Amino acid sequence: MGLAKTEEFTLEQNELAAMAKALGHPARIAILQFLIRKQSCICGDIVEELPLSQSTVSQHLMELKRVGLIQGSISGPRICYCIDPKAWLRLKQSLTNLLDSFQDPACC
Amino acid sequence: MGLAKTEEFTLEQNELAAMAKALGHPARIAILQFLIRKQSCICGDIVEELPLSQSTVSQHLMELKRVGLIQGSISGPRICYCIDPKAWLRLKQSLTNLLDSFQDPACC
DNA sequence: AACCTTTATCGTAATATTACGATAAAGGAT
DNA sequence: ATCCTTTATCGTAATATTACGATAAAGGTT
Repeated sequence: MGLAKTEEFTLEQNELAAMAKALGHPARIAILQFLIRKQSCICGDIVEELPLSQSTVSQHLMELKRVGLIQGSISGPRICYCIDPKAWLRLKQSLTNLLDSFQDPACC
Repeated sequence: MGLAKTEEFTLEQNELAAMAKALGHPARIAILQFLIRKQSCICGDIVEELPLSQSTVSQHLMELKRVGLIQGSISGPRICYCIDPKAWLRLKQSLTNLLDSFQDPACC
């Protein structure tokens, strides 16, 4: 098979997993960190910053955009990317919710 | 190609990405939530809980173990799994570090 | 219109992930 | 010793991801 059985899990589990999956590549972590540092920037700036080709960076950007973590606005021939504040907050909340629900008990 | 260029990124970026990737599947989110709820439990309990075959659950457990998020201890013929508190804390810190570094500025 | 810049998309190849059944391995129980 | 239970691993098939170069598309500039 190879197709994740998403329909068997809750919406929350799927959403969190999708976001986490989007964070699951060092290039995308680097892109997000760069966007945070720069507030917003042109796609080309990211391509310059990363050790990857333009097409690969574009794919990573699409991946981040697909789950809603970033948004791009057209500005002439270039596209300005930035983090979507609402999606970022939602990610933060559901991650915090998961991470804080574990309270360091003795292990088995 | 198809092989992630991990060597081009920092250790921190790679570590966080690896952890996030491990969270990037609803079944693994469900496993972690179950482990948190139960504190610790037998592999078989997880298999019962999830809508996946025993072998698939075992693979997901191996994935979580590979990045260190959970640990298993042998107890007779069964294996008791639980969350690794230290790894959990590290994950929490590096995620919080990333998530908190973004301060809702105006987008482009 | 012809050109340049910028970014997305296509095509392709390599690798990784996901899932399952079947089998092996490890350890108790009879 | 022979079983039964429990979990890992193997084998396999389908799908997804990653990366790149090449090309297309979109929008300025001359």
